[in-house]
Amino acid sequence: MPARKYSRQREAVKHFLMTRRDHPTADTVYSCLREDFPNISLGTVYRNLSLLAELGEIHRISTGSGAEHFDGNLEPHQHFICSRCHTIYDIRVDQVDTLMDAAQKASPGSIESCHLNFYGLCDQCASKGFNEN
Amino acid sequence: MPARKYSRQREAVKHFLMTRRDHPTADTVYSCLREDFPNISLGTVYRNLSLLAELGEIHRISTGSGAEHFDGNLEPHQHFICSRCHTIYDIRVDQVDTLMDAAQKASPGSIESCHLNFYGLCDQCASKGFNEN
DNA sequence: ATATAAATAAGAACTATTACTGATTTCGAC
DNA sequence: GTCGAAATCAGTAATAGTTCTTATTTATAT
Repeated sequence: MPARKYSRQREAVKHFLMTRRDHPTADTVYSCLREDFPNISLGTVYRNLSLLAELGEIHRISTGSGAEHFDGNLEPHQHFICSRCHTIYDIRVDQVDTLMDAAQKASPGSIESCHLNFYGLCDQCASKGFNEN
Repeated sequence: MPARKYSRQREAVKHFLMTRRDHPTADTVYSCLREDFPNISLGTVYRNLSLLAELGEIHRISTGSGAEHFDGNLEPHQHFICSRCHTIYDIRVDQVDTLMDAAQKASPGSIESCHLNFYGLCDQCASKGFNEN
């Protein structure tokens, strides 16, 4: 892997994600950073998001609909994703370590990490009278 | 929701997924079905995959890299995804019901389902001497 | 057998992401 | 400080995956 060099753009991407409690997409990161870096390019944002995710300095969240989301919160936590409005909420369940130990026994490889997403209707959507589907 | 009409293409998509133990992408489904349906269209495959997934007759697997995968196996199970070769393996951990109960308490909505993906190096890739990254 | 609503094939359009190119920045050695 | 190599950048072109549109076909009710 190539030697890593400081870049203020990468720093900004990371800093931006760490100050957010929502879970922005690459495009949101791009639009917001443009205010401080009027000519940062979308490619730069994507490259650094992938890089940071590989280094484990941020997390990538695949919701199963549309674009990827990113998360600068490294505290162990999980996500609840509303099937109607697609908002991502943080939730915390405690048994994940035990879970990974159990999974390791049944696994065809060495487990390094685990992504745990819960799906359902969020209270907001439920109160608007939406049903599942 | 619209009244549903029988279609042999949809039947074929579903049947195909039920006979596979791997986790094909839309494109794989398309290529394979073309042997029996020389002019089925890719749009039809996508539409029916989404439809079947919404109806809960198949599952959609988001790996976080590239295309979505689909799974006709409705038995409760989880997935191990190799970070190097991206192969998806089935694994089975038992505590998932307890997990969902626990998550429900911390959740901003009603949890209907949960996707649990484990990531790491599969044995094949590990034996080829690859390290993480 | 006919009507009609739903599903299809084919391909254009669109969105999210990656790859390429030549210019700029970082950073260690002098 | 300045030189040079390597990393990074902005800008843009290209690609992958998916959805949409239109004319046509098919399934089902009458």
